[in-house]
Amino acid sequence: MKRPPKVPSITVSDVAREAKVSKATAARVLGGYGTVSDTVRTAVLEAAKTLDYRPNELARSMTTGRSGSIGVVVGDIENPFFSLAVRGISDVARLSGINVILANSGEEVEAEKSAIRVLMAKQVDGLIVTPAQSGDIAHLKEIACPLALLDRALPELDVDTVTVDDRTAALRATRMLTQAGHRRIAYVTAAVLSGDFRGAESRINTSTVRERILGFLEACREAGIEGAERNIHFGSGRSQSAHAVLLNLLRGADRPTAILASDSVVALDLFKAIRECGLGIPRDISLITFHDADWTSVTTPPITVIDQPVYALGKSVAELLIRRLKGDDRPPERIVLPTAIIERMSVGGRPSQPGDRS
Amino acid sequence: MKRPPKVPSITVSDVAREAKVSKATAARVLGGYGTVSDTVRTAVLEAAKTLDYRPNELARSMTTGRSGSIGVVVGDIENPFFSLAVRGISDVARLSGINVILANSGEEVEAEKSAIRVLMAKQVDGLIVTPAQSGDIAHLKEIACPLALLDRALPELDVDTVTVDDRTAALRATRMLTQAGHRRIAYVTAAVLSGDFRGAESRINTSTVRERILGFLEACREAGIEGAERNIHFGSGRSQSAHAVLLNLLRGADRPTAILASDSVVALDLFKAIRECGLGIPRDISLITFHDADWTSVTTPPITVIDQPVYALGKSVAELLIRRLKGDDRPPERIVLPTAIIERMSVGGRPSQPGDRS
DNA sequence: TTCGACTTTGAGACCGGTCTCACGATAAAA
DNA sequence: TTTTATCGTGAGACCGGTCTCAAAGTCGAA
Repeated sequence: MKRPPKVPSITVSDVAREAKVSKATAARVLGGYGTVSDTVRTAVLEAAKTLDYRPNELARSMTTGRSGSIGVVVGDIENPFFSLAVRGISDVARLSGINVILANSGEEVEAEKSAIRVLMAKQVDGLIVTPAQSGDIAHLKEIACPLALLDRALPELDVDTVTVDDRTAALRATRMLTQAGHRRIAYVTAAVLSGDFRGAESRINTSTVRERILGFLEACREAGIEGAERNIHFGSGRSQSAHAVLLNLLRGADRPTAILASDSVVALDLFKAIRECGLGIPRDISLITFHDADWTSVTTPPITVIDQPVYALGKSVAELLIRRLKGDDRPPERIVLPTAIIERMSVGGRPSQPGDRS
Repeated sequence: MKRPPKVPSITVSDVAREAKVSKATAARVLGGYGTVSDTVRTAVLEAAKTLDYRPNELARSMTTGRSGSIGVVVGDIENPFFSLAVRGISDVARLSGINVILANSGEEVEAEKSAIRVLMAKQVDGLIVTPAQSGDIAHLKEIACPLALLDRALPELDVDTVTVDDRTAALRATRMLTQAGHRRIAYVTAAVLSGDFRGAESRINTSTVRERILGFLEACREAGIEGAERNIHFGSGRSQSAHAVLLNLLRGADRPTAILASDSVVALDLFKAIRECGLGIPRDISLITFHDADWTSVTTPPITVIDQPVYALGKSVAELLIRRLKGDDRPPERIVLPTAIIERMSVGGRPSQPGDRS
């Protein structure tokens, strides 16, 4: 690396010289601290203008220790859920004059770790993270700056957290399906779980995933459905193999008659897969998904969804975090936002099937 | 502002003391420059590990002048077009160890200006911008670091630019509509234009918008359609009033029989408006939109789209910019990526109408 | 007129790194 | 063995701000 061309930028000293005052005084005016007489102030301001002075935030941050930016690590900005949440965050941040450094983890812990390391090195004042995996959270515990969790709580991590009422949402949605007569209901999520499930709720310590599963299972139990655990499908992320798995699920002899999808990306994939299999919604399969993504209302049939207050989710974490940055030292808050089900046309009664023994 | 609690972090000096070498030597090891003997190196590394030393990127940036991050200013992250492009950018950036500071302009010049100012102050090494308005670009000319333009070219700004072949795309799409027999074709865009249009192509100097309109008009001219300029509708952004305008357009006596939408957000809005008016696609109205958003393939009917290589768009600008950061000083490049039309089911023949004089 | 209190200013240390320069030691060349 | 080159290291300046401290100046009250 050769010495950078480094356009010598205008510094406080330059302005000071131009205004014929000391560096300290110029800095006081430019930095907006301390007391300065009006005459000097205008002189400095004048000089700054003619020289086109622009403060170097980096240098400022160095001494103050505050960088004026927060880091946000999300799973996948492409997922409309996250883009909307991020907008909520950045809207709030802008109001406080804070800016947002965005990092994508791609839902991979290693990428998440690395992103956090980089952001910390950049001296972000605070961090908002959507933890990719719940098992591996040592790196989150080590974080030295204020941390807030978005959408996914971690019981072991006592920090500000904003989630939605996942359990109730899943419970209600599943109940809607059981009440329509469905017995073979699948829950499909992009989350990954190492190893087999088999009632290992305890091993899932990402709240979002666990709570939803708990709600799902509770509704199944209510309806007297046994072995519902077997119908929970992990790892349906954005990949071809995941799509193949879905097709497989739909083509099996004992395919589900109703599906609850964990997010709109998975749901869209499911929607396409259902079509590919020549199945009809809700004739052959009923579908409910988390997240009222824009497309869900324009399909035929439109999809019944669990409407999460996504923008508010982002807005709230950002507010919580920023409050914390301002010195608030109340104990961490865990905000749970309510959800609502928007009924559309994708839920029907249980279709009669070859497998039926009526 | 009281003195920040400022957890005294471990610095090179601390490590140096622990390893019993000079600060300069410790810095050489930790910073990975200069020459150090192996014995000393391991000793320093050891010390760094026991002390859990973490470099302060800010301080590093201060002296090197390089911050290792680039700023990205987009119109609206919520628009899937931009989220995808941003992913392209950040994927490339990560490979180079550069991180991305994201800012939303909300398509407003003032917000854009302010975002750029902040990012510059943060000493970003480079900037990728999707200029919100073409009229007001003085702030872009003043940018002191490498700048690259995404999706929208500005003729007056001779910098690296990556766009798509908007004119041909619009031409082909419009031609598809004229060849289906349509004569009243509207072009609906979220872009805003101050004042009236009336053949003022020259006043539009955002390439994307201008080129598309030029393509649109050319196709109309080919088909002998006169006064096509009157069917260009600006300002259909994400707002209620915009939706009302659309409804108005669709309910007018001489409503268009075919529409070309400038992006998927506008198109979705149009799709909903068309439904609200009780009109059918393609029976009453044909629709083509820019951007192959995921939902366009699952509607009934699925929408014919102009498929833009959005991820590649982001990837390319990022590559161009990073190359420039590495010292490349070739003249600015203007890359134009090709588009393709994906024909689906939203284009039909011209419906017979009361207004017809056959 | 003198003194204390307050305001305004300048000098210079400091933040945590990078980097230049000079010096002593060791190795290679004469 | 002496000279020259090379290597490893330490001292300290520097980046562009902030901030402490003390000196100088201003003012009203005693």
